[in-house]
Amino acid sequence: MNKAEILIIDDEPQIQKLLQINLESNDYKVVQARTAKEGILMAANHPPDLIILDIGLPDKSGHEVLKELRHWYAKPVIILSVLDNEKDIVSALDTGATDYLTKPFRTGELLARIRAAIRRSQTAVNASVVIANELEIDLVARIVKRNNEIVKLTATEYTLLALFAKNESKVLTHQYILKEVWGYGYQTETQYLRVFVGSLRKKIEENPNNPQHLITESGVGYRFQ
Amino acid sequence: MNKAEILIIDDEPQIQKLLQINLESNDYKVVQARTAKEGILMAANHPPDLIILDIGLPDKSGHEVLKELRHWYAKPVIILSVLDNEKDIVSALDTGATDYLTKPFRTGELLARIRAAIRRSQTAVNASVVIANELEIDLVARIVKRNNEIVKLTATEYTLLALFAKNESKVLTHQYILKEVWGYGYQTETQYLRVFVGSLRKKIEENPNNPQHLITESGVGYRFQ
DNA sequence: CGATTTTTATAAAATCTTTATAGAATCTAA
DNA sequence: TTAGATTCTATAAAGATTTTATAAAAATCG
Repeated sequence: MNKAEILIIDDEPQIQKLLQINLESNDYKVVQARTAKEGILMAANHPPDLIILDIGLPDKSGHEVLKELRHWYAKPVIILSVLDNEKDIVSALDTGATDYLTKPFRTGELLARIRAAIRRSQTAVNASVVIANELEIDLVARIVKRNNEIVKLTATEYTLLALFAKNESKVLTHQYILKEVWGYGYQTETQYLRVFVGSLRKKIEENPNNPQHLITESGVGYRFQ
Repeated sequence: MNKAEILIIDDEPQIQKLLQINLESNDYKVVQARTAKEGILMAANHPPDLIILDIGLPDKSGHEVLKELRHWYAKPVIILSVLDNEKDIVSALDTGATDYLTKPFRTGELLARIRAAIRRSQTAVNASVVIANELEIDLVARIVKRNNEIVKLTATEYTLLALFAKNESKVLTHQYILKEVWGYGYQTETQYLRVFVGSLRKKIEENPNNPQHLITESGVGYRFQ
């Protein structure tokens, strides 16, 4: 599993530094924004696993940012604020905040609340999704998307692609693939494989003549990347 | 939708009274327990939608209660405590607490945190109403509407559609569907499935020859979207 | 009995296997 | 190293097989 990515939207340099150090030493990947505008843009371009949002931003109130984010961003948003004001807290939670902490906060508590939020958001949906650029293979839902569009695969095509996805960037031999997908006794039917790799490429590669994902390893097998 | 039910496990009479009045006036159904033992029993007999748990109980620490609950209880548990102690907070959150508030707490904030917790736990899995464009499936009332008109379904048709709705956009295999709807020993009766998917399509699809919701995954099963 | 479910039959659609062939990559020997 | 031989790979398309959809008859349930 990759590092969880956290976006911090806060304009105070001390807070940014403090959070960065603590989060990175707890094995999170940290991305930072100093204004509302910048934060929304970064979240949209590359959605993080959690957002820490300060209420007091220079260009726009955190409440507005939260409201905007919630139109499309479903993962946790934890609010930080100097205001220990019930009205603010209630309003933030009702707009969809996952949690609300007042500054100064205790680092250990913040980390625990981050863990809790991420844990909840993960057990909910994403069990095992393999992502390779524009490709997305959901092994639980049994669905493959390319540029967010569902790619229609036949049963054999899917079994084959799933095998590749589970063995990303490893070379799989013809024999091994045939055994896994078609079963014992098919290990010499290399032609099946060629036909199906061909039709997979037509469906998942931008340019099937110059494949970027399903690579031929001549004389050996294929590799998925 | 029915009233959400909240179980309060707390031995202080004032707190019990305060919470009861506030929660009931906000349209929650309130159930109360005064000891850890009683609380666990009540939660097991009739699982509530949310539990408010005091850390300082007479017979057992709230931490232990939480740990026990989490073996089988997945819905929100909000911790109340007189201790404003980082170690306690972190430990509770890491054991699976949804939130942690210190006494004295602000009633409005508690109510907002309860709303947030219930909202999250519902959107996650147990959504009782599934909506897909012109279709609306109310899993509690067992009612299906299409363009706001009630669709009359037979018992088997409904069970099948409900199973699909609970697993939106996942591919369900023939075997799995047959097991869930007809039970063990029917896993080879694929033809039943074809007949019932056919009649469901006639009732819920605009054009049953070109289904938009109940998609065939040839050789594997069906998918609802 | 009337509604629903199960079974049977059959046509249509989708998928898989096989064959044929051209091109690419690799190997061999001078 | 390079020309030619050989093996390996890609692709289309025909044929075979499996899977699916649908209607309708038979059986079952309340």
